[in-house]
Amino acid sequence: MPELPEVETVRRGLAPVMEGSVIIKAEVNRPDLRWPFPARMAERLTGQDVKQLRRRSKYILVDLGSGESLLVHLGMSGRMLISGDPLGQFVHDHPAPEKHDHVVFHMANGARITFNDPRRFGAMDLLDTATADGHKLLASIGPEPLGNSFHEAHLVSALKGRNMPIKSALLDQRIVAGLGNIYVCEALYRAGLHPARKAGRISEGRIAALVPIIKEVLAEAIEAGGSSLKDFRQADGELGYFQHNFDVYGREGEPCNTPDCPKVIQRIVQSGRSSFYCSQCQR
DNA sequence: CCTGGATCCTGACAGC
DNA sequence: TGCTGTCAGGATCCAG
Repeated sequence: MPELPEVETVRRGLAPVMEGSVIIKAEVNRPDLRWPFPARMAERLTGQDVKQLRRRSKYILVDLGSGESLLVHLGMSGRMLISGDPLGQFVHDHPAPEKHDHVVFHMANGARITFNDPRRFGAMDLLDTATADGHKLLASIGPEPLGNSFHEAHLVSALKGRNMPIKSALLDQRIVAGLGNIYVCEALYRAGLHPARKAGRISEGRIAALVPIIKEVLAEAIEAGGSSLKDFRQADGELGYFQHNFDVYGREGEPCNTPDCPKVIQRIVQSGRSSFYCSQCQR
């Protein structure tokens, strides 16, 4: 599931159990995820105190006392599970190792953080904290959608002359960071834009209008994630998957949510991925 | 440079 | 029950 809001929710859930504690042991149960783990990863993590958890796009950065940062990407199916319950927040424990528990961080405060990823599209790497932005996975990523550098002029110029569908353009992490299939579909619905519209042929005004809509869609989802974090006190230690109501994503054949719209949500495939939209509300 | 398709991997689910 | 086909929240690589 993880798009920017889910990754941010995971970061917020992990921060209180990791920041200020020490990784006393890092269990690395396989040599790779999408790519090989960095050399001596377990040794470079062991004994390090965790200073801060940050997020850039869909990546989590764990700043360590050594001056290195652990970069984590959840891919399509990556999850973080907290057990050991150092803060008394989680009722259930992660009882026993499960299939696809690839990396486990044992913290000095008693917490265990398990990275589980069936499809292994996730990734981990170690990099120098000071030059993190230059890492190959981060270097060409576009502005943070919730930051000040994602503004109307940026999006207008980034899409000018582009022949690709607006859907594909918004998924391009170099244009704007952190959006994925769900929130692009949702933002286009709110903007009334058909996903197949050529990006470069949409008026500047309508492109500009997308910017606050994208910010709003993501902010609402982060808010929902925050609520789900509170709910985890009664649920379990799993972070990264939470209930959220979508207007179009996954709603093929269901009625459009726009008042008085008689249509049902359509699904089309664009560059191999499903797009959901309303044929009346989005043009 | 721009664009779209194939690709990595496992699991869930529908239909027969 | 078990088989087959489809689909899945990502992002890179490669061909045209």
